[in-house]
Amino acid sequence: MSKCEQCIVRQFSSLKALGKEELLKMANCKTSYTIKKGEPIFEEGETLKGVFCIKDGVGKLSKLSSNGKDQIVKLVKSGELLGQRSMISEESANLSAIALNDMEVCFIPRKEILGFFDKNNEFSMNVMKTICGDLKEADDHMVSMAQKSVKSRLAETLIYLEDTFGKNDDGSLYLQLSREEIAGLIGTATESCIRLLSDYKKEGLIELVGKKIIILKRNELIKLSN
Amino acid sequence: MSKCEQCIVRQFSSLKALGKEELLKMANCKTSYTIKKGEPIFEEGETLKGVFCIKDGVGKLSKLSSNGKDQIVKLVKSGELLGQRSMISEESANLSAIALNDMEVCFIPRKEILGFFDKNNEFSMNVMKTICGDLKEADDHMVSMAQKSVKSRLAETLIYLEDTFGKNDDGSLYLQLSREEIAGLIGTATESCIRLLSDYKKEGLIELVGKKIIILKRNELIKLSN
DNA sequence: CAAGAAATATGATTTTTATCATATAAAAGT
DNA sequence: ACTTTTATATGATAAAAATCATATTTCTTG
Repeated sequence: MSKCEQCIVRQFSSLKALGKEELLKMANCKTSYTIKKGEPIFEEGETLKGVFCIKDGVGKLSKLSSNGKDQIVKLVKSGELLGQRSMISEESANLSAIALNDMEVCFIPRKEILGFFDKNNEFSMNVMKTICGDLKEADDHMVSMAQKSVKSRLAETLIYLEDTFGKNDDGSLYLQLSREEIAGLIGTATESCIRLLSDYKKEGLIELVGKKIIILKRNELIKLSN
Repeated sequence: MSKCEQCIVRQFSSLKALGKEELLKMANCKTSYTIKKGEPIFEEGETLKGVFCIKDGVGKLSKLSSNGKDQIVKLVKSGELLGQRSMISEESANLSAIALNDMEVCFIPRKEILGFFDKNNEFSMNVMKTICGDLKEADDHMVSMAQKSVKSRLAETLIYLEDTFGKNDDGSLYLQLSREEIAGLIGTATESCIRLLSDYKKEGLIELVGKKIIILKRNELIKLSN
């Protein structure tokens, strides 16, 4: 069992507010998991008995729409906590969490977290701030979905992927998503997504090398995202 | 100055967790406002110095999209607190709040609320739960926007308006919104909204009497909303 | 009450996006 | 290495939705 105290990702999450004692206590009750690409951490409707802290890897939070398509609501990476909302609301998960590459996550039981809530004010304020940030993002995302064209949303998403997950040495987006996943992120049909990527390629804004996407004219894309 | 202790709407919000003393303290520092239909309570980008408790009336939280259209993110009614997110995140408001009919609101300074956060655990849990509820709603709304047709979203919205704000004696939706506002709620062009309402009327699902909307075949609308 | 303004309604047209079909390329299994 | 499967790509077409134009109705206000 590894020590939470020495875990780097802790610094990036609400958990940074925890003291030595609390971390020791948490290390004693946490469980570590490895989740393979494509596997779920939890699924929509499931009752969560705690939260998951992402140690490594990237995951998607998605929701199955009544039309049978999967809409990606949010991408999550190391340092983030999953399942906070369900835990606080005392409801089952409203989203599925699925690994986009191999992930390492720690499960922390509900009880433990609720204990921190009671005793550590800074921690609960951190959690609140995170959820408020999520809410703001969700609202912004919603307005995008409702008001922008698919083409704008694609540009917006490409910029977001570069800003959030960075790029490889060759300049390509670090996070490699399938066209279907990109489509799920912007809320469009896979074919439309592929077509618009082709358009951007023809216009010289991006380069496509297999699954890799390289942003060539960032500023132009930013302009298009409005 | 009226007493918060006797205010009915308090029972419906996070504020129900406050004790007698806290309520007395709050009554002493709150300010009551009357806001006329169409007037803003606060606007996007504004720095809020506290939260607003809605005593009476209905308001819309909206965001101006880069295409110049106003997207309504949420409707709010008595009992709800506005500006919680901004206060917790310590950021300016990301939405505008505008009265849809004459409203009465009480302003409670930031300091006061933060004090309750520190001392009253039940209160902060309540606030957290509310924000978690908002987040879930926002996610659901986002998926609707991304995946459903305008026609489905209109059906969904009509049902939502009936369920949330009720109906008058003649069966018409209690909350009278302009066609433009309904369009802003479902994220479409005003003309499209009007056209689809006409379609629903022709199909005998609703009745339009001036600005009034009467839902005739609720179950059919619910089916269409999927 | 009349005139102007604003909201609602509807038609015509264009643009956007989804869907269906099929081809090609890449990945995976045997 | 070859076959099968899956992902990507592109064309053709249909459907959905936006836009522009123009009535018509309702609401305001002098």
